Amino acid sequence: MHKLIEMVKDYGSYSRHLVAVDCIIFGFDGENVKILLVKRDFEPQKGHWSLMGGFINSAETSDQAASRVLNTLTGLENIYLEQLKCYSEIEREPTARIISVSYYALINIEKNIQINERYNAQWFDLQDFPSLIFDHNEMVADAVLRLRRRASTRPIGFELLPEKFTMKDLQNLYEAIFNEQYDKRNFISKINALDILVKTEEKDMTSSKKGSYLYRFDEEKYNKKIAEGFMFKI
Amino acid sequence: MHKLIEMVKDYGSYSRHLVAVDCIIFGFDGENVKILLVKRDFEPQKGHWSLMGGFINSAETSDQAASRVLNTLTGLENIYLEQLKCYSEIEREPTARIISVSYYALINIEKNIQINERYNAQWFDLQDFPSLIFDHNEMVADAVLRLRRRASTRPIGFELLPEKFTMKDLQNLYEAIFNEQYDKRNFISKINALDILVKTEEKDMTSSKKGSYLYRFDEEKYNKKIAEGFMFKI
DNA sequence: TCAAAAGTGTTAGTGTTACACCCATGA
DNA sequence: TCATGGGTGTAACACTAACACTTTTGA
Repeated sequence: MHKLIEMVKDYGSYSRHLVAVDCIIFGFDGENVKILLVKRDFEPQKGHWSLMGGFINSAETSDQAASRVLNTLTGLENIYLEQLKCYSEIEREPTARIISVSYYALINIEKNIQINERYNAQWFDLQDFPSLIFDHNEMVADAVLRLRRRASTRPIGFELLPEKFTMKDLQNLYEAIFNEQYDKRNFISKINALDILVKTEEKDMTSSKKGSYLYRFDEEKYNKKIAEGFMFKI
Repeated sequence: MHKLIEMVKDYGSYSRHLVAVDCIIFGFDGENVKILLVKRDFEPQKGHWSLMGGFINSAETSDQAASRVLNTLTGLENIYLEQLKCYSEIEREPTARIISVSYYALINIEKNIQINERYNAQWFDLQDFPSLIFDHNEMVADAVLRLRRRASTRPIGFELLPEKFTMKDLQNLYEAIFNEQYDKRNFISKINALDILVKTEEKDMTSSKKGSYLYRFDEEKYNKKIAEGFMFKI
């Protein structure tokens, strides 16, 4: 471990900073992309909506801090989390100089998550959510861009959809992410060309009288594709 | 400005961290992509090669710190700098817990730069440079991936080439970045299709007897394209 | 029998790749 | 005159985008 004496000797003259993580938590309800926000019950900006965040402590990496923060809020483990960006404007928070590293998470909203009530969390539609504190709006905007980029290079659905889903669900997801409409014939043939889905025998009978087949991801094929370096363009 | 009393009161119980920036400095000499490295003259790892870095102080953002570090080394201002990633493994440096934000810079190697001799800096070929200290090798690998991504979505040449250049120079640059060979007819027609270059009347006579026309970027057209959201795929 | 969503192919156009010869010039 | 790098076009192919009708079944 680090030797304190040495640390002070070598680095004592440099500034030390509070470093936080903030999580942009995306979900999908089958129709719309959602974002999970918390209502602050402490100052500053008590009562305003914000991203869920927390400070990095000395025994954890930023990835670990983000996992911890996400777990504290949702109880979930092993969630898809990706580091986005470091925000370091000096006065980005009014009460102290806090450097923040943002992370975005993708969670399947249908897993019945036990959201910790202590944080007054709420899912909002990505098209319509309240204005956030500090630079959190900017963080969300950056995260949406990243989500779109990710969604156009790999099938994000793994994380955001339930295990079995219809083609319509998948199309809805992509339409929600990109806020665009696609032709279903073209969409389906593109997806089929990827050859990473398996059609099950089961049908979802809730959406229509005819019923629509359920698919699932073939994780093995998908990983093979990734290893070969494929790119998924919608 | 921040009020110290409040800071201590609100945030005193959280860890504070040394936060550094490390710069991956890319250049292009007309043939190969280069990287600028410094030889450490202090412990730990004195005598080993590393990225140029420095600590973020309390009066500057990480962007500003990266600019300052780059300026200290090269004397250059207003260089293309892009934040890459935050590295926060607890023992990434052996003597202290230091969180580091990496930046990559693109500089035109032909501007006769006054490299500060104090740092024993040296340009290395990106295909063949010494092993670096700590996690700097990983930082470089990540930066190369980012450079490739950037180069495939916008014409990076603005930053890495001199004001006037030949088609061959531009092709060499892309071949160096992607470590691949392209067909010159296809390359040229793709570039021309972008409609962001202006052919000057001048020829570069150093490369052949016939001479080859010099081009320059049409910054106005380029910015218009960017605004319209174009993507440049090589 | 009808309403509502599922499922299914073809065509035109666009972009991509592969490929080989003549040109201008200085030595 | 010849050796060197500069400059140019076309044809096959792959991918993308636009487009409409039939099927199934519960109400």
